[in-house]
Amino acid sequence: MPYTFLNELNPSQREAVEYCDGPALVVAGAGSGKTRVLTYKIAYLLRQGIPPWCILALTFTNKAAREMKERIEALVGPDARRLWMGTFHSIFSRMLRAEAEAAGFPPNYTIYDASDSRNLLKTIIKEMHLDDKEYRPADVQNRISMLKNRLVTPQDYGQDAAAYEDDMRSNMPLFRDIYSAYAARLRHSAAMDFDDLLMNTYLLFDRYPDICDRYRARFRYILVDEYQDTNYAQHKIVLQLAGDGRIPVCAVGDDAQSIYSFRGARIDNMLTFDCLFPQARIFKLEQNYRSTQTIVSAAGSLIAKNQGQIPKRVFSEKEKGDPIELFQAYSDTEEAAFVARRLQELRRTGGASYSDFAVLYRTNAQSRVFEEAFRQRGIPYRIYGGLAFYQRKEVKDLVSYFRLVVNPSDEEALKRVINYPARGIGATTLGRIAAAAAQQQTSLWGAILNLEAEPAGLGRSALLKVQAFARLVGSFVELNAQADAYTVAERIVRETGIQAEIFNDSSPEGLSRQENIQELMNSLRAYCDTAQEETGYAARMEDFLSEAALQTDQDTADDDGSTPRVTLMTIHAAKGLEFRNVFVAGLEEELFPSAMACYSPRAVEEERRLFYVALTRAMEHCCLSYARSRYRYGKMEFCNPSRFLSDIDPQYLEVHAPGGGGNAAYSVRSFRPRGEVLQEKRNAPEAPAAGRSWKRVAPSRPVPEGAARSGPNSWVEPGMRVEHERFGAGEVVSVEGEGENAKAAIRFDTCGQKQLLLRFARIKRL
DNA sequence: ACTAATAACATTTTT
DNA sequence: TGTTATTAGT
Repeated sequence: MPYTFLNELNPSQREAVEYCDGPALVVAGAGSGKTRVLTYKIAYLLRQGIPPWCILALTFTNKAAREMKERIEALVGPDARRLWMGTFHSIFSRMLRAEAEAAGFPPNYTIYDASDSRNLLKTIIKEMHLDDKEYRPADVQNRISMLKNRLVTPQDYGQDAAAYEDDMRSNMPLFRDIYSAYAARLRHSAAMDFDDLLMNTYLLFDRYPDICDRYRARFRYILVDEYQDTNYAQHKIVLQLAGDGRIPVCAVGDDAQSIYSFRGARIDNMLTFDCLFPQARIFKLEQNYRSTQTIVSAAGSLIAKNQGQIPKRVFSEKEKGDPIELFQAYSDTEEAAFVARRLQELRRTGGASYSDFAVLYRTNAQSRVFEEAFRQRGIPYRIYGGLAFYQRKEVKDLVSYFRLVVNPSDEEALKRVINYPARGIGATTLGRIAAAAAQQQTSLWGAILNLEAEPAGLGRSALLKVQAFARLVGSFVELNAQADAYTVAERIVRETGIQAEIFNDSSPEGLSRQENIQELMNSLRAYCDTAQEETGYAARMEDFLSEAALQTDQDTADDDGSTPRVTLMTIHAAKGLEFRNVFVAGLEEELFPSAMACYSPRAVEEERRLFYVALTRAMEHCCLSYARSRYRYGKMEFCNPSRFLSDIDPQYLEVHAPGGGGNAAYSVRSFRPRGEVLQEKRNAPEAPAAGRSWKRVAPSRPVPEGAARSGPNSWVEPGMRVEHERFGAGEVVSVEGEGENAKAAIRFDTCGQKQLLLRFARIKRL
C-alpha cells in the first residue's frame, strides 16, 4: 500500500497531487494546506520512481525549504535529502558555482548583501563626483535591483527607452553610468549581489543553451512555492528550465497573499500562468483548515473589495467562532494597554499560553509601545525584526575576514577589515590604494600585492602596515587551502586580534558582542560537524560562506521554546505563520494603509492583501485595534480609522466603544473623525533606562541563563549532565585546558562523543 | 585617526 | 523618537 498517505488529503488536494503529466497551477487559499500538497506531491513523485535528484523544488525562504524537506523525509525517508530543494537564490548560486566559467565568474565568488552593495554604490557615486542628494544610494540601489529583476543588463540599458526616460524624470541622467560602473566593480571583486544570482543564471541559460539543456535533461519535475511572489527573472528562469512545458511545472501560490511587489514580485506571473502554459491545469484549494468560519468569512469579505484576482471561495468547516473584536483607543499607549489586558483575559478564560498570541503591526516602529506595555505587566514577549544576525557589526566584521580569505578580491570585505581591529590604516591610505587599483585596473587586493613595485605614494609606515596586513591575510589564505572552516576561523579570531578586542570588553554591549561571536563560531562548528558526518570530508570555508550569505535571521533566530512568549512582528514577517489568537494593531489611515500607498490604487490593494494576510493568521480569535492619536517621529498625530475596517462585513465584527467598556454600540460605518478627543499626556515610560540597555542589543538567540557569561571552565566538570543546542543531552567525560582554551569532551546521547571548545560551545547544565 | 556632536532621516524586506 | 551617517574637533 505505497500510497496510503494520499488518504490524508481532501479531494482537491489529492487531485493536485496526483496530476503530474503537465503544468499545473495550484491556487491555494490561506490555510488550505498548500505546503501539504507540495510535500505530498513530491513524495508521490518519488514513489512513482522519479529519482530525488530529478526533482527541482524552489522556495523563497530557507525555512520553507527546510521544513518541507523534513516533512518529505518523514514520508519517504532519507532519499529526500537528495532532492534539489532550496531557495531560488541558493539553488541558482549552486548552479552558478558549478558553471562558473561560463557565467564569467570564478567559482569562489562571494555574495554581497544589501549593505555591501549600498556601500559600493556610495563609493561609486562619490568617485563620480555626483551629489548623493540627487543620486541617493538607496534609490540607485533600488533602481538597479528592479532592473536586474527585469533582466535588464547595463548593456541592454541603453536600449531600454522607458527605463531611461524614467531616470531623466527622476533627475538621474547619469544613472546608467553608475549601473555599469557598479556591474564592473562587482566583477572586479568577483562578487554578485542577490539579484545577480538570478540575472546571471538567466543569462547563463540564455547564452549557453547546452548548459540549460543539461539541467533540463536532469530535471523531470519542477515545483515552485509562493508563485505570487516571483519576480520576472525568477519566472523567466522557471520557463527556461521548463523548456516551455516539456518539463512539467507545478506552481503553487495565492494571489490574495501577494505582498512583496515592492521587492519586484509580479502577481501577473501567477495570473497569466495558464496563458504561458495553455495545457496547464488549474487546481483550487478552497477549504481553510486553520481558522473559524467567522475569520475566514470576514477575510473573504475584505479581499472581495480588490479587483482582478483569481476567483475562489475560501471556506471553513470549523465552528463559527467568536466575532472579530474591534477596539478604539485614544492613544497608541492606550491601544497597547488594551491589547495587553485583552490578551491576559483571553489567556485566562481560553486556557491559552502566551505562545498562542501574536501582535501584528504594519511597521516595526509600532513595536515599542507594546514592549513597554508588556514589560510593565510582566507579559513575556519576543520581537522579531531587529537587525539580522549576520548584519551585526561584529559578526559582519568576522565574516568579512572569512570572505576575504575565500576571495581576496572582495573589496567590500577588504575595506571592512583592513583597519579592524585598528591597525593604523586610515582613509588616506585606503584612498591611495584605491586610486592605484583604479589606475592599474585591478582590485584593491591586486594593488596591495603590487605595492612593492608600485608603492602608490604610501609613506613608509603606512606601507609596512599594509604589507603586514597582506601577509596576515595571505597566511589565512594558505591555511584555508588545507584546513577546515572552523580551524581557519579560530585562527582568524586569534591572530587578527579580534579575540583580544572583543573578549576584553565587559560592558553590556561588549558581552553581547562576545555572545554574537560565540554564536557565529558555534554555527561554524555545527556546520563543520554536520558536513563531516554527512559527506565524510572536512567542511570548507567557501561552502560555509556560500550558505551563510543566503541565510537570514528567520533561520538563525530559533526560539528555544523554553518560555512561552507572545510574538510581536510585522505582518510581512507573519506570512506563512499561524496563531490561535491574533491582534492586529494600528488600523489607521496613513499607517495601514501606509501613507505611501494611498496615491496608487494598486498599492492600496496590496495593503488590503496585507490586511488579509494578517486576519488569516488567526485560528480562533482575532482582535483589531486603532488609536485616535499616535506618536510618530516624536510628534503626536491624530489618526482616523483605517478604510479597511469598513471593508469587512460588519456582521463579523464586534465593536467595543472607546475606553474599552461595553460592546457593539455602533457600527464601523459610523466611524468619523470627531474633532476633539480627550488627550492624555503620554506618560513617561516606567523604566526606560533599565530597558534600553538590553532591549535591542541581541533580540534573537537567548543565551542559556548564567551559562556563557559565567566565565570559562568554572562550571563544567566530568560527570556533569549538560545539554547542547545542537547535539542534545550528554555527559561531560573530561575537561582539559585552562581559561579560553578549555576544552571538554562530551559524550552525547544521540550523536556520540565530541570535543568542544568551551569558549564557543553553547551548553547548558542539566 | 579617533571621538563626540549634530544633522538628516524615517514602510514593508522571503534572498 | 530613535537611528545612522557625516562632520568637526582634538
